[in-house]
Amino acid sequence: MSHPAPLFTAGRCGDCPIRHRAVCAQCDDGELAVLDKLKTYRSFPAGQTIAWAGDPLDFVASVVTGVAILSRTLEDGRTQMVGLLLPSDFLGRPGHATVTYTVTAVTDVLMCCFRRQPFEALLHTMPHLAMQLLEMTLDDLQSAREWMLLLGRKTAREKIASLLVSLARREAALRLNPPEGRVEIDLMLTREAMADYLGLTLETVSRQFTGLRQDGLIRLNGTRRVIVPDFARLQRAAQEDAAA
Amino acid sequence: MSHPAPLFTAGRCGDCPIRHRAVCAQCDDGELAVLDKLKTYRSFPAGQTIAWAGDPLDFVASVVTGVAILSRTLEDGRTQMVGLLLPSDFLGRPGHATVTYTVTAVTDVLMCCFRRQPFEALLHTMPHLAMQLLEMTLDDLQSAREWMLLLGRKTAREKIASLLVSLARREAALRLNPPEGRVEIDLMLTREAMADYLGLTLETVSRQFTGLRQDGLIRLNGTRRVIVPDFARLQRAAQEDAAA
DNA sequence: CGTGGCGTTGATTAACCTCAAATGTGGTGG
DNA sequence: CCACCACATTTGAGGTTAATCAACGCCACG
Repeated sequence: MSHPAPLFTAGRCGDCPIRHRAVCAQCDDGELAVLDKLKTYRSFPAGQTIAWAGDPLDFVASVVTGVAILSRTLEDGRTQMVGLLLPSDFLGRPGHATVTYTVTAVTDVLMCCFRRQPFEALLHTMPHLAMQLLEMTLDDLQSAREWMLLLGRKTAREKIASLLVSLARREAALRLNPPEGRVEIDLMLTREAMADYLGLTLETVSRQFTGLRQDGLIRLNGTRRVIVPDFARLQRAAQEDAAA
Repeated sequence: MSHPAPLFTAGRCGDCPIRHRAVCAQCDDGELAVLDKLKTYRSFPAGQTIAWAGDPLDFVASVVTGVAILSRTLEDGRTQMVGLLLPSDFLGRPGHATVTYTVTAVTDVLMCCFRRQPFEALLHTMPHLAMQLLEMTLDDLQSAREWMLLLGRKTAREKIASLLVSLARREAALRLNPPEGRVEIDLMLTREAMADYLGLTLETVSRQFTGLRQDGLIRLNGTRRVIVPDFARLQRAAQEDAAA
């Protein structure tokens, strides 16, 4: 794993790269000033486990930079990723002291943290905060349900195609241009991490990548950079609605 | 399907069977009076589709009695259930005019409905409403993530056992006694509905039921009533933590 | 120049799906 | 009451997909 230092270093909320997408997005200047005083930044190196399933987590946080994964594991080691934390995503459950999944930094991660108890109090006094968290949680729920369709009913090939489509969409969302035509995607995940996300084995993931490559749906630049010549064709391979 | 008339007929919020678990649970008497004036009851017969995926839904609602399912379908007909609505569960997404899944009544269903726009306004003026909805959505998200582990990583046998455990838990939760020892479970679902929930085919569901029966983990009374002689053993077959 | 992490590929197997047929089961109308 | 129908469920045979087990290549790094 590479270890570039986070580009954004602790600063004012006004300068924050996730200011308009994170849990604080709807807050006004006065509310932001309060948050500014309570926040602390924490960084985690790539590969580090931020919290174990079942363990207490005494803070809640927004991801400022980097990528982290949420996963659950059965006793015999089978693991399933249940969520992906990208910049602006929120970690932690107000009102609950423990997390039910393991949180792991995939890249170096910078988080904007609040101690749990004071944050819960703020939720009750700042309606903007609660409403934004509700909105974000509803988004997460919708994503989780789409993922259930993928896990339960899609073939290995469709799963891989869906993952690529979804990554392209999330990346494009930051730039406000929906993906079309030729698209490039940066995989921040290993084959094993993708397997855990998709409910497959890493061998199957690898085979499906070569399958998609042989069929001309993708080209590979190294192992982590994917070039999609025709995004619409990939969408069809993913069995996705053009919308969503 | 049987068509018993709903036992609860339109009445005051104070008499409502889901008063203390639904989205209105945290509301005080004054707030409840407001809701009381805006609410309307609607009932749906067993088997009826309440809303199609992608269609506009002009109301939000709480399930008062009955069971409904949320499902998504691929173009070729493969379908995956993505949620189960039991009494007190909430339907609809404030801020969004359409639903992304199909909603179908499994039994006769009675719903306590609010027109969407006025309800969204209430959300901003009644913090108790928003907080309860947030709490319920976080619960749904957690359930969805547990389901992702099941769909992605569990075997057919473990899936069936997990479903039975989960149904026993939800039933027991209403009576505040955690399931243990001998337990009986009423399946309100057909084999096909279970298959759609678990990401299996109905034949596999049927085979696993006979497998569990032959191994003495369950006994069947008719096709819809399951007797579990030893709940802890079923939990182990489901690869579940005793907790949760 | 080894070593360990990551990725690809091949051979085999096990789990689950598909297709097909038989067996209940409850409700309806004669 | 019984014949009949629609539908849910079970069971069987055979096929497919993806998992498992195993070997090997690549590359960064000490």
